[in-house]
Amino acid sequence: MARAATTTDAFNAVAEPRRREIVAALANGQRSVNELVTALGVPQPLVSKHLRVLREVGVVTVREDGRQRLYRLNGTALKPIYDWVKDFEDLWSERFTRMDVVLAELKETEYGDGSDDDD
Amino acid sequence: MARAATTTDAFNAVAEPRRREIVAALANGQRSVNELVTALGVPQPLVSKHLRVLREVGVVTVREDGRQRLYRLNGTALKPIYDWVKDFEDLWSERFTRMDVVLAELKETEYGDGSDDDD
DNA sequence: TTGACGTATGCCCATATGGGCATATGATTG
DNA sequence: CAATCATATGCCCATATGGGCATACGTCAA
Repeated sequence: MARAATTTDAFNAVAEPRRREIVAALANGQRSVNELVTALGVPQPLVSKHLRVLREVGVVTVREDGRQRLYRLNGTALKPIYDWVKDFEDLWSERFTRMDVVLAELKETEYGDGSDDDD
Repeated sequence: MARAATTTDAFNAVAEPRRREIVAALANGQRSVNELVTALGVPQPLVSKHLRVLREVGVVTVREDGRQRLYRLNGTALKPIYDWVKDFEDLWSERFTRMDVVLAELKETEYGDGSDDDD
């Protein structure tokens, strides 16, 4: 097997920096492809391709408007990412600068992994 | 150019489901490679390879302990992901079920994109 | 109808992936 | 020292990527 397709899920789609830029650019409201091209300073075909990926994973939606295509952000599709990473929030929260280590050690012990444990 | 290396940043590293599992498994405290192998039910070499990627992007750290390698989660490395996705939290917040559309439309107008705008 | 505009596709390439497998390396025990 | 355990690497392959480029397609204006 090779690497999972970028269109597999939001995680993969958004791993690409340029696509994150597009998402950010759409945060202020819908934009046409050309507006995105200008905003990102990237060749139009490339923008279209990135938009296709984002579309396929549901991160953006399109609306046809004459010869334009207006892309809009569908934030909901990003929620799985948020939900996943949110669970680790404590790990960088300031209140846990030292406390977390202690707690982690405790949990480990409770968890009962054979390897004995100190730090 | 091809796809960015998985070791480019946390975004890419964590795009792989198996690596997300590893991260989750480490949330309860450090684990040896073998413990992870058992927990994930994946061949050891594969686990080691995934750990390497996570290590290279700083998501995990290792501590040598005899012939074992104890891996520990370094949550801080995940913060960039959290920070990025957090900005879109409003988009799926319940309070914005309809309100967001309205606001988005407004912002768009203020923003002054030429394309005229309705829904 | 013809031409210009706005987007999407197709084709090409170099690249690195995830997984399978065998094996190297290092530490420990007998 | 030899055997065993715990991990890491190496090699192989099929796959799809992001980008460059040309061009097809649909819409609108003369």
